[in-house]
Amino acid sequence: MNRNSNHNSQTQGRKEREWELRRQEILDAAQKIFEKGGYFNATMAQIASEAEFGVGTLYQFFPNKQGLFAEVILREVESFMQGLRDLLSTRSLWQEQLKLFVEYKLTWVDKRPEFQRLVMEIFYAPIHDVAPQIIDEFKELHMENLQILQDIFIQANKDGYTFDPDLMSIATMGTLNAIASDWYMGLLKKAPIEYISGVLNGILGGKRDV
Amino acid sequence: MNRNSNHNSQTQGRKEREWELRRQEILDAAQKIFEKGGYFNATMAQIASEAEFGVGTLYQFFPNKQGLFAEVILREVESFMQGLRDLLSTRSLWQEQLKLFVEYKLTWVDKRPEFQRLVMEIFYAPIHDVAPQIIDEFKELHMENLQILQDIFIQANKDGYTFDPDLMSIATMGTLNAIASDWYMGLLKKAPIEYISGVLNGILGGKRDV
Amino acid sequence: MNRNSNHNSQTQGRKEREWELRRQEILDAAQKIFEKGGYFNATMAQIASEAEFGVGTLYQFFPNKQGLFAEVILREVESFMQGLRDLLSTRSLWQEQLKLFVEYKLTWVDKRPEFQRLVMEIFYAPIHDVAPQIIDEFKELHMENLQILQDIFIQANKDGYTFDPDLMSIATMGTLNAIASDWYMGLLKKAPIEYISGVLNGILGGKRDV
Amino acid sequence: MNRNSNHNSQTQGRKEREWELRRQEILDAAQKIFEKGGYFNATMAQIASEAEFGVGTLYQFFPNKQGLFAEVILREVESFMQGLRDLLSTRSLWQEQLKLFVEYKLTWVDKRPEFQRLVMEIFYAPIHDVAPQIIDEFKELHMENLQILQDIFIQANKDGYTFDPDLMSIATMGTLNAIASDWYMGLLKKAPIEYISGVLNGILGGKRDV
DNA sequence: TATGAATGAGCTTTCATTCAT
DNA sequence: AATGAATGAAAGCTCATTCAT
Repeated sequence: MNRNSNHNSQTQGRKEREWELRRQEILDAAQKIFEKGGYFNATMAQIASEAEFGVGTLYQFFPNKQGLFAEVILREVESFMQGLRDLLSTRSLWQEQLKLFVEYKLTWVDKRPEFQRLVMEIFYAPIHDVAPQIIDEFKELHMENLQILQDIFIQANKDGYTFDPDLMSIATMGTLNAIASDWYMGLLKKAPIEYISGVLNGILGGKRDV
Repeated sequence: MNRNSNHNSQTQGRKEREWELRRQEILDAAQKIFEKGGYFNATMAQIASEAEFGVGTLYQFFPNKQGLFAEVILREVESFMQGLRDLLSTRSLWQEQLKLFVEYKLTWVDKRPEFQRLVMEIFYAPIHDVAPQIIDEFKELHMENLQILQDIFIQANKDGYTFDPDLMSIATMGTLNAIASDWYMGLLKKAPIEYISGVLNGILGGKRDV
Repeated sequence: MNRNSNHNSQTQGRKEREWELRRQEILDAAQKIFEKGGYFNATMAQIASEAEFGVGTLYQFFPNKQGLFAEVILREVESFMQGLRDLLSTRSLWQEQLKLFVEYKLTWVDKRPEFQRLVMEIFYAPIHDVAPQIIDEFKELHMENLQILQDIFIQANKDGYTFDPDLMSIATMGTLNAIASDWYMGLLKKAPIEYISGVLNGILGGKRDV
Repeated sequence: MNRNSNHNSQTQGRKEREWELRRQEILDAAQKIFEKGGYFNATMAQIASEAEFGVGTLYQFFPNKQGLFAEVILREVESFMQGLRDLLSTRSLWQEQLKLFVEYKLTWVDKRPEFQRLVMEIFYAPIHDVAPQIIDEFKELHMENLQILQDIFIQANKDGYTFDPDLMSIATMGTLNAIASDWYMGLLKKAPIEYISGVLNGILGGKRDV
């Protein structure tokens, strides 16, 4: 799950568990600070203070500020993705999967409005230039989202729909992200979750090839 | 209207024209640097060097780094909006307007792939906090986009379509922005302009209420 | 009179007179700005703007900021001294001269409360280090003050007083300057001119050697 | 009372004592640099170099240049005042107190000739504008001086003298400060301490109302 | 002669990172 | 292992001075 935890939790000793605990405390603190003002306005001292550790301690767990930021982002994105994977694996009908996908994403946006901002920060240069592995990993996860949607639309076409899976996956993600952005900007008339049925209708309404 | 529109050389002296020229040179240089590494990684020294001016000169034309950034963003966004307004005013049928809108946006994305990143940078906290007038002005322009699309979908409904104009304006913008983002990230299979007909079909296909 | 004016005003042409006029305008403007915030907070641009000249023009009349400041100070101090000399030359009795001295100084303080501050600024380092000629000239004028007072007290001793001229000249100047400082600081209960008789009484009262 | 008086090493840990030590080292270095060229010519880099610390370290102990300057001034002034208070509290006769006051001030001037300049710098505009608490605190201490002298002269009047306490306090301070200034400027024939008896004679000589 | 646009050295201040304890 | 004092490079911005017009 976590890239730095031992895979076999049976063999973890107290030491390892405490270490992982402190690591997560730091990540929690860092996420809070990063969400407040973005990467550049966060300082290691603020994060250390929030985490109730010394500044030096942060560097025992993470190589530098960028590495800490990367872990925060990826932990959140992976948490989102894992929840999505778990959810979709419970259903096999594409209609149900599409509904769950839209519900899950918009519920997440509702609960974690800063998430969108945090994710958008990835496209910034310093992370671009100096920590390309983050952007790569993020791209992969973004593509996983698109692939899930494409598979759904491919299934739909087997039921007589005529979606362009490539375009529709982009359009669906784009629509959901636009709802998130506009919500974050305060431009939305309704809460994100109230758009669920509208989005589904918009996708499915009258699209069947008969 | 447009703050850069005093191009009436009839009433401008040589001084004014040269002043405006230098101002645009600085804005060009700043845009280049800002696009490369984002607001925070850009330094005034880099911009000055790129513009082939001394650092002090930048401060003769702009009050500070933020002000310069704001002008860069707004110049670009307003240029986009003005082109859009001019274009749409030539047609009155909603179908034609929608087609022009999608074409215009995707053509722009094709020509200026950095534009999306530049615009996304606005949502960052520091600019948020310290220069709220930028974010306000940007919001207004974003809402103008949405309003144009809503008007188009309202017209469409008079022709028997059953669009939800609110949702469809968000979805259309979101889809176009997603194409822009994915293009910028290198995740797109085709160039943005190749998605034009797909997007239009996706919106219009089978949506008529009959 | 003015160190930069031709001595023979008969031979001054229009050019010379206009030049001197502009010079004084700049000095007036500079004095106003220097008095407002001191030497370091004044900028050449402010002074130029106040004088309604271009910045470059300032450098046609004065070598640099320090030189301009020096001229401002010395013009004021010399004006003070010249007025004092003229005034004292009208009387020969030491009692009258002492009275005039005290009156003159305190009236000046009343009219030009910033004068004290301006003069104190001389002791600052930049002028100290880089323009020692100013401090020297100022010292000379300060010593002229002390000498005038010493002469008065020497005369007084011939009338039976037992002043220590050296100490009394310092004490008298110090008292008058203290009134000026405290007035400038807003710590004085009465206006400077209301201290005139008190100061004279304090010096003369019961001092006669009988 | 005195902000630097936490010298009770009983209750202080090693950390606290070392912290206070470094703080004083920085203040010493800053005082040296400020005395040399005044507030504006001093740079934080010079002070850091003199203190043998990095520049950043200065900002761990003081909020900014102005704060550092304020502490330097107030440390010195309060040290002067505390010594004065302690000294005067040992005697109750006004004659003795006046003698001690004059001696103390002139001895201080002798030992710390830069002190006067440092104090005069307070009256400068920038410090005036931006750090008004310094000027306020300084005014209070100056007024404490004047009050001490006024009390002395009020006592004297009970013994038959006819001093104007208000004026005499100003005159006495002014005289002592004038000795300090002239000494600093190199205009004095004798060392400050050699003026002690002269000043006392000047004040008391023949002043009794009989 | 008068100008003011252009300059760039130099300032204060911040903060990620290190390392002695 | 945990600390946080110390660091110093690097940033934004100012302004006295110059010089082409």
